[in-house]
Amino acid sequence: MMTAPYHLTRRDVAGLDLFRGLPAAALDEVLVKTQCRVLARDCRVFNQGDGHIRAHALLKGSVRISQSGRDGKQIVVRFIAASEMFGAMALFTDRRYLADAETLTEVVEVSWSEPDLLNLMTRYPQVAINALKVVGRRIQEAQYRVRELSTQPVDRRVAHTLLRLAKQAGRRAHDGVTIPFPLRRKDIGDICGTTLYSVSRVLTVWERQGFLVSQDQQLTITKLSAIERIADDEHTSPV
Amino acid sequence: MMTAPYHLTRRDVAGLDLFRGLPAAALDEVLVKTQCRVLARDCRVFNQGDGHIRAHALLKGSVRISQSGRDGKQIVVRFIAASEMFGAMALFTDRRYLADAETLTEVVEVSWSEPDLLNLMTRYPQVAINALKVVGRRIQEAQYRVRELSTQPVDRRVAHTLLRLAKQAGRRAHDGVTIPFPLRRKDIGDICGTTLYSVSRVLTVWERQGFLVSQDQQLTITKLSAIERIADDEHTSPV
DNA sequence: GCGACGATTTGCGCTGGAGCAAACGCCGAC
DNA sequence: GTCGGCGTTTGCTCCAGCGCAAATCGTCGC
Repeated sequence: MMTAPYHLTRRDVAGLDLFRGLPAAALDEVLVKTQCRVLARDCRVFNQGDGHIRAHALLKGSVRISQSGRDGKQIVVRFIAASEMFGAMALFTDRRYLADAETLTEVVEVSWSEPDLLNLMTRYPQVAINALKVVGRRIQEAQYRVRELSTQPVDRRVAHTLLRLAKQAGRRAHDGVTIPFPLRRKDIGDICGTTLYSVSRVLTVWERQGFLVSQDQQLTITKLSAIERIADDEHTSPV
Repeated sequence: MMTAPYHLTRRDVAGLDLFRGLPAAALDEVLVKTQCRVLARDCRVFNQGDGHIRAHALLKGSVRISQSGRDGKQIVVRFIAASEMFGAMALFTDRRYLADAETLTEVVEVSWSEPDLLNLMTRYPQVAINALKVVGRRIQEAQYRVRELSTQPVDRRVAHTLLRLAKQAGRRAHDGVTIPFPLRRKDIGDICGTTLYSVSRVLTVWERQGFLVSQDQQLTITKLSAIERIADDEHTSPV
């Protein structure tokens, strides 16, 4: 599970949204409080309900955040890419993780204890303000998802989901934009509130129309404009 | 629109989550920066997209926060009761209001400008940390709604919605818990992602069964346990 | 008192998409 | 090479609940 150690530098923490705009001295202080781990693929970073809460961020790799109810049904809350923070909301609510976090690739993960982070926020208010910015973006996104789920049909929701993932972490490839997470149909369904069957049907059609290619759980959007049209068109068919 | 002036005291701001735990001197400072308005029923506090952003809180009355897409479909993001803050996320995202806010009753509303609030947060980091707590609770709630919309049938969603409203602002009445917002069927539908028709059908059944009474847009839950059972039962019918 | 408007209820038909089951393709283990 | 497991595709059935229309009930303005 734990592999080679990773040598942490000031650059590493300086690149995180949470510590943007801090003076070098503060960054060094952050560095001291940072715990760093290297984790293999398919391994739990934390579990829903756990009480040993820390605030986390990724330096490398990707993580899936998912939430499940007692009925076994689960949703994917979000995918985390390098440089993003996660698991920090637990510190400000009921002091338990609200979701599961599982590595999708090998990752380098850093984290801070609750007292350390609160201490940093108190002495460098910019850290708290940065956190508010991150959380603000996420709440906006969550509300957007609520609206989607309430008002839009499955194909539009899938389209929005792909666009959001592409915007969050997409990489230009020779033939379009690649989404750098290993995505199963089930994951996509769990993000946008549908079943793996419906996702499969929708993607198959789009692939036939040349809007995207899907292989090995890697998805490349080759005709962004087409997907955007599907996502935004008030009525799916013009008529 | 603006009626009688309201005399603001230190107590008023001390009761807000945002300023919890501040020393008296700080509260006085907050007081100076506070703008206070009295608004009539059915009037806009701000509009989705507006750029003159401020952070708001209610001292009295209630407000409906709703969001609508170009297609006209709208959702209700939440209801705001006295002492709650709202509209503040705009300061930390794209500096436009993300939703509409409309008064449901006569209200007393206070607000702060962006520079004033950031200034306060910088000098009293506790304010930023308080804000994180509020936002954390809301993000948790938003994610919960996403999961509900993805996995649960209409009656369960309505039940959850009523319970959430009751928990947020419910008042003990002689015959149960009253939800103190003027609620139309459409509002309930817009909160939990269904139509006013479906809400009506569900509520009618529950009213016949004696779980609640509904009159004049006032809703009283008379049998909380029954509603909770509906909301939580893994399978709606026990078999 | 009367008409208009807003909220609610209820009947009914229709469909998006959930939820099986079955088949297929691919890869890694042995 | 063969087998088993995982992810995916696709056909088919079925129903929750959307959305329209129409009736009912207040309430407010005039």
